[in-house]
Amino acid sequence: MDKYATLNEPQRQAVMHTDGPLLLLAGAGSGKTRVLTHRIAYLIEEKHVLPWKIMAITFTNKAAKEMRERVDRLIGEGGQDVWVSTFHSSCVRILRRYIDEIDYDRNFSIYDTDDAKKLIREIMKEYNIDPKYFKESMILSEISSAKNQLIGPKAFQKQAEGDMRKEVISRVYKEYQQRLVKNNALDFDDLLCKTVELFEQRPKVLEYYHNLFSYIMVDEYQDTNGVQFRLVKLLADKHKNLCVVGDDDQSIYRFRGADIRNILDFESVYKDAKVIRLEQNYRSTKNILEAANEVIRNNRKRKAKKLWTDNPDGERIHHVQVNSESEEARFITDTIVHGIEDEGHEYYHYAILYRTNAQSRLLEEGLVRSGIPYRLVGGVSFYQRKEIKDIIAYLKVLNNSTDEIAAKRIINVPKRGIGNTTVERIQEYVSISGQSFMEGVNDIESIPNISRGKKNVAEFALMMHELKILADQGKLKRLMEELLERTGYIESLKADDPLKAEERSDNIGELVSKLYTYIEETEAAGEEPTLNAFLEDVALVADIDQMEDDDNKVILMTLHSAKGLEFPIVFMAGMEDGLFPSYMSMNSGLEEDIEEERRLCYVGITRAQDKLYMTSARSRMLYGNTNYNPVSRFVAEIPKELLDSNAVSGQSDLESQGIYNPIEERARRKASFKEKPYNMESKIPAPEGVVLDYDAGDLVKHPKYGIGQVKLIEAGGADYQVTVNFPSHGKKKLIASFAGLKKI
DNA sequence: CTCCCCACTCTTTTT
DNA sequence: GAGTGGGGAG
Repeated sequence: MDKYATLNEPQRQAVMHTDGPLLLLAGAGSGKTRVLTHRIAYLIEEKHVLPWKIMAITFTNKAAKEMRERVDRLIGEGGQDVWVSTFHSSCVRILRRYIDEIDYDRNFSIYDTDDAKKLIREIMKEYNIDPKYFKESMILSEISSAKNQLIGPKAFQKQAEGDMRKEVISRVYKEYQQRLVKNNALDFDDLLCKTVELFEQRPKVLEYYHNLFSYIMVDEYQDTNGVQFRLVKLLADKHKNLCVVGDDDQSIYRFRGADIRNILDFESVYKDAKVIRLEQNYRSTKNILEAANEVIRNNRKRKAKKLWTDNPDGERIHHVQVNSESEEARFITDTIVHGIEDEGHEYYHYAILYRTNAQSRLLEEGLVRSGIPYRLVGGVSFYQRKEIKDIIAYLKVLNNSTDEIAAKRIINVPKRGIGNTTVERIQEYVSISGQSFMEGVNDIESIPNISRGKKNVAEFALMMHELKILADQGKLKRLMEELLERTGYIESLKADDPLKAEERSDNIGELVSKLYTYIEETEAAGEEPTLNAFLEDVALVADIDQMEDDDNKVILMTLHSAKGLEFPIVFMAGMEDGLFPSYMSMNSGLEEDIEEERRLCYVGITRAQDKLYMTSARSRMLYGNTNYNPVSRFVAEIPKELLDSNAVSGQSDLESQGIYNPIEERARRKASFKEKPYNMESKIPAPEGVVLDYDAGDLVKHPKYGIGQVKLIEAGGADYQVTVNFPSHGKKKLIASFAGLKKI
C-alpha cells in the first residue's frame, strides 16, 4: 500500500473509488495522470482485476504512451496488458476485427483531412457547385460536425429541408458518404461513427467488448464530442465502472465538436456518480496560479472551483510589449540565452507557446540566429508533406486497391505521361461499368478514346501489379525498395524542385526507417508486420506524438498542443487582441467564442512552473499586412500586483537601450496612417496594405454575415473601421483588413 | 501532355 | 506571405 501513501486525500479517494461512475474534476497541475495510473495499479494489485479488463482512453498517442510507461513503472509486469490507447486507435482496432459485419472490407483506408477535401472537391465539380459560395473546407466541417453529433446523411437531409444552403451540403454529404464506401475508406470521424454503428447494429459485438472491459477510464473528458460520449456510454453500459477525468476550464476543442456538456452534465446522465475535485496544484508558483485563476474567473459558464498551491510565490508574471514581431523574437531569444548562460538553465526548461502556427517562423529564425537548439511541434507535420503522402498513397493503393483518391494521386507522380484527359476517360469508364478506378487502369485496353496515354497506363498497371505481389507476400522491406527504385521517385524530386530535393529525399529516408522500425518492433513482439497495420500507425499520429522528451531543446508549439504538458519557463508570444483572442472570436459577437479563447489562455498560463513571460508586439505583420494590435485583454485581466509589465509606461526594453526611437517611430507611423476619407481617388496613400474597393452606400459581402450595406468608413489608426448593416445579423463594426469584405 | 505563370485563397486551433 | 489551383501556351 506504500505507493498510495504519497497521494493527498481527494486523490486517494479517487484511486480507491473503483466501482460505479466517477467524475474527477481535476484542475491544471493537480496530478490527474498520477491518480489515473495509481488507480490502474490499485485495480490490478489490490482488486485483482486482470490487466486486459481495464481500458484507458486518451486523446493523443503521446498521452497513451506516457500513461502506459507510468503504469509499468508502478507495477512492473502486467502493465503492458492494459488497453491504453486513443479514441481513434481504439476504434480502428475494433473495426479491423469486425467492420465486415457492417459491409466494409477490413482493409479499409483511413482518409485524413486532405484526402477528404479532395473527395469533396471532386463531388462539387460533378454537381456543379460554385466554389465561390461553398468552400470545401466549410462543407467538410459541416459534415464533420454532423457526424460528431451522429447525424447521418438522411437525418441531415431532413433537417436541411427549406434551407437552400444546407440542402446543397446535404447532397454533398450523401454523395461523400457513398464515395467513402465505394473507396472502402473511412475518414477520422467515421472511425468513431462506424464503431458506434457497429455496436448498435451488432449487439453481439458489443457484448464481446462488454465482457472484455470491466473498468473504463477516459482522460481529457472535457474534450469529448457527441460520438465519443455515445461510444463511452455504450462501452460502459454494462458495468458502469466508468471514471472520467477532466477540467471544464481546459476545454479548448469546441471548434471540432467537443461538447462541454458531456462533463457538465455527467452527474445527470450517471445518477449515482461520485464527484471528486482535485484542487491542489503541484505545478506552479502562487503568482502564476493566481494569475490563471483571475483570468478564468471571467468566464461565466464553468463549474466553480479555485485552485490553490503550497508552492512559493515565485516571480511576478513578466509582460513585455515590444514594437514588432521581430523584436518579440529577439526578446525571447535574448532571455533564453541569458537564462542559460547566467542562471544555469537548460534549453529544455523553455517552451514558447503561441496562438497560431504562422507565428512560429519568425521565432524559429530568431532561435537559429542565436544558435539555440529547438524543436518545433506541429506546423506542416511530417505525414502531411507531399513526398510522404505520395509514397503513402502508393502503399494505400497496394493495400486497398479500391482507394480512388490515393490511386489518382499517384497515377502520374512521378510524371509518366498520364494526363488529366486520360484520367477523366478512365473515370468515366469505371463510373459507368461500376468498377473501381484501379480496375479501370488494369483494363485500359477496353477504354475508348485514349491515344497517347494508353501505353503509359499499361506500364503503370504492370508495375503496380508486380509491387502488389510483394505487398501480398508481406515482404515489406523489398516492397519499399522496389517501389522507390521502379517509380524513380527520388530522382524525380531533383527534376521537380532541385532546391527542395535533398530535404524531401531525407524525409523519404525517414519514412523508410520508420517502416523498418515498425517491422523490427512487430517481429520482436512475435507478430507479423502488415502493410495495413503500418498504414494505420501512420494515419493516426498527431503532431504532439512526435515530440521526444529527452533532448535538450527549447520547445515551440501552439497553445493547443501544449495542453497536458508543463515547463519551468514559458513564453506566451503574441498576446494581442486580434491575435489572441483571435479576431474571429472577437468579431463573432458570441461570448462563448471569447470564453473558449480565455480557456486557452488559462491552459497556457498553467503550463508554467516557475516563470511566465508574456509578450505583445505593437505592430505585427499578419497574412501579408501590418496590424497594430492592442495588448490582449487577457493580460489586462491579470491583477497589477501579479504583473511586472512595461506596457503601462509605454517604454520597451529596446527603447531604453536606444535600439528603438519612439519619436522617429511615431512620426513614421503617423505618416502612414494619415486620415483618409473613404474615397479611392484620394491622393493620400491608404494605410499600409489596406485598399478599399467599396464606399459608403455600397453593398458588400462578408464571409460570415453575408450581404450588407456599408454605412460608414472611418480611418481608425492603422486601419479602416467599416460599419456595415447586415440584414441577417444587424449592424457590425468591422476592421477592414480583417473583415474580408467584397464589393458586389 | 506539360509547364509556367497568375491569381486567389487562407491563415485558429487538430484526432 | 506562401502555397495551390486554374488557365493558357507551347
